[in-house]
Amino acid sequence: MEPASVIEALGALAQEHRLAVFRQLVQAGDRGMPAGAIATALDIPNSSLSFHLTQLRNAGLIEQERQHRSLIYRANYPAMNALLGYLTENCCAGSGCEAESACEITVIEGKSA
Amino acid sequence: MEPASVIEALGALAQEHRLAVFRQLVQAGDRGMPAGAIATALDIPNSSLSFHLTQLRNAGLIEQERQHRSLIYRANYPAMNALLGYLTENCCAGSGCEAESACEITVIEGKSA
DNA sequence: GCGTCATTTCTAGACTCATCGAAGTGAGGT
DNA sequence: ACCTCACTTCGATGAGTCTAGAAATGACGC
Repeated sequence: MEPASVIEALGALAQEHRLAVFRQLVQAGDRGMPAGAIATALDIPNSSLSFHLTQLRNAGLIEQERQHRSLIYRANYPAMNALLGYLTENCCAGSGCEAESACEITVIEGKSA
Repeated sequence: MEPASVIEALGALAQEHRLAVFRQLVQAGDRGMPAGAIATALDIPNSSLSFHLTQLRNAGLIEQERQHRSLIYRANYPAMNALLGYLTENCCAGSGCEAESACEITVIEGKSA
């Protein structure tokens, strides 16, 4: 994962509504959710939500699929993985991660994606 | 970790220079680095760097300590841990994390901080 | 084809963020 | 006391973001 993508992803999540949207989609799991349901659940005007969904999609954190009249949105777990992987990599790679002061998080799989 | 703090931390890292600064400090480890050295290493004007260091400090991601004439900055590993913990928590808690489509990252220690 | 529903794109306004030179502050040396 | 060095705060400017109503698009049933 390239630094520019990381910044985009972090920036996408660094916003109240977008973090809420992403959490909602993560909880929805593979079924995903239509835009309207998200708007209702989080009480966000349609146009505003659409703006945020676009941001999240540009950052690669969510995916879109048309289903009949609705657009279903889904969290992109691999992208989330890659982001966390990058952060832990940067946390642990350069310094002594064995020390108690350093981070103690391990990526089990998919460090580079 | 509260959502507001998470957003602040993500926002702090979602910026080219600040991500670079944070990485630099992570690599520097417990020794830390004086502001001037960071400015030189990353080629950022002093006043700009100072602005970014303040942002990172407000987000709780780095710490400051005066040492003679210099101000030493250090990465705050527990804060980094807490952030990653929150993200993984949100990734795995609500949905079936056992599935291959879900995330496969595990926090070994310090999930809540 | 037409009306309707779900959603996006357009648009404009308010607000926040990033930049960096210049001036200010605080710690040491002499 | 004075000077210098390391760094921060001030201030102004330009760029980008968030918001949300109104208009446009695309899909479906009849």
